[in-house]
Amino acid sequence: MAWDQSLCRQIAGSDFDRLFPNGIRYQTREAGVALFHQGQPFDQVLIIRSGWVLTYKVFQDGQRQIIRFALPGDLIGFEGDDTSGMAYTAEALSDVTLCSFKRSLFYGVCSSSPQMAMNFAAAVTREALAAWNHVGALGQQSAMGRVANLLLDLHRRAVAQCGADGPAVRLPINQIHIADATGLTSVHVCRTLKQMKLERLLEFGKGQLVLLDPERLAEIAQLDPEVELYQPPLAVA
Amino acid sequence: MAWDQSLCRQIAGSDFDRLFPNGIRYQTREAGVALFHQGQPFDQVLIIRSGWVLTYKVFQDGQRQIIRFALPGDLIGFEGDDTSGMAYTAEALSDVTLCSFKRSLFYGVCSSSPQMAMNFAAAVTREALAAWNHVGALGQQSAMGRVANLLLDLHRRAVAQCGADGPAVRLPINQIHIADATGLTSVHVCRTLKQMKLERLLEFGKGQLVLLDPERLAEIAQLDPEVELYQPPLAVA
DNA sequence: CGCCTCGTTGAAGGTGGTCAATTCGAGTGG
DNA sequence: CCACTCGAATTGACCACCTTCAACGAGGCG
Repeated sequence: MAWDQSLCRQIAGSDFDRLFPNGIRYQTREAGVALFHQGQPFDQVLIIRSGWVLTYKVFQDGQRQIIRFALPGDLIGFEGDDTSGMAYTAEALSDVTLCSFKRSLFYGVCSSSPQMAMNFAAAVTREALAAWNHVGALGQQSAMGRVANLLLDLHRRAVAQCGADGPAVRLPINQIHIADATGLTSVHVCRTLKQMKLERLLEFGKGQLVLLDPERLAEIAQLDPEVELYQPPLAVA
Repeated sequence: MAWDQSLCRQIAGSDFDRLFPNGIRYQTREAGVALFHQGQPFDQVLIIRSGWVLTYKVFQDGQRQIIRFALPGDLIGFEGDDTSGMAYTAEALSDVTLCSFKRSLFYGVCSSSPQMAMNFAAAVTREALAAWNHVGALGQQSAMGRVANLLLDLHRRAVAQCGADGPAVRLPINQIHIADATGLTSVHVCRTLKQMKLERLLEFGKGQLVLLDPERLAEIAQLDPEVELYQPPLAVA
């Protein structure tokens, strides 16, 4: 199942041209470009087809909190209402290609296609689950636990996307991203990573992550073996 | 729009008896009873009709993180898959009445009724939004900011539910709940509340919350005036 | 080369945690 | 009515994790 033109054609059938009068537009954005800004209205829903997107909240004191690293198959901007401001900023972390819908159109299509609507609900459910895990890590875990949580999650998702090319995985992030996602300072992230490297848990540098001891990392992250954390996103054909 | 029997009848029309062969069951649970447990499978979706429900994760070290205070109209347990364990525990915070569906049934109904599906998606979207705000507060804010965030949110939702009977609002929670939700210790929550009372920001005791200076509280919570935070839950008739 | 961002390290300070003792209030039973 | 109990609230002393501030090194790029 995929969030792409062929799926939409399949679902919509002969109604496709009525439902998508302008077809489905694909866009590309360069790394570092903002897709929309916190506090400003935005009337589209974005589906990531390739690349990584970052969402974060900015606070008055200039601090930012990274909410989510979004990968292909993930939905962005589904929660607005076209008039009030978005709750966060979204920014391309790498070069990305996106599939964009006017939100009203997207909702309309979902309302007339239960299959689309359930696809949508499933995507939002994944977001909620991920956010709850994030809340748990930020609320109850030490610096090392938070970093372990984040890197295990990113590793899992990156491997699911690209497959593992050996033990090393490429992540387009630096220590500052880790700091802003875990609620730590980059200084302390540096010290924590150094400690984790000393304990032969992982290596991280130059956008490369190697998990040396995934089992102990999972312990440190206090992952619950009973709970299946990972819900794969819909494939993007 | 309501998540109740009359809505379901309305949506399902003459298919109601086919879609809900057992009708829709209402249940009541006493305060303190667990609705389901972290790590154990659970095959139902619950809609709260009255009362408060608490969801939280428990970690190996015994700490717990409160994920969500759920009020009437909120959905619980929508994210499982019937076989793997739930990601958190849900517990009645007060006496509650619930509307319960088998998850497979609920999904089936949504899949055959776009209106139900969009209702569902909207409910999950509210959960995700709330979780993102929670992430922001836990990641970037001081103890006072976290407490202000939580209490402003609970105040808003409680008033929306019950209306304000004067400046005081009844919340069925104590300082330990605040601590577990904000990632602080109850000792420090006590100190923080004392400080906030000294600064004439609010009063909290015996399940009563009074906001003395909502504007300054909103500043402390670093709420973004551009962003409309609150999305009302669906009414429960 | 010069500039910039990111990473690294050290020293000092503060926010919040830990531990412990006391008080308070509600409930319970004598 | 009064002890007794138990959980929650409160307070103090001490401590640790993480922050802040500052400096410096490494690498990329004009």
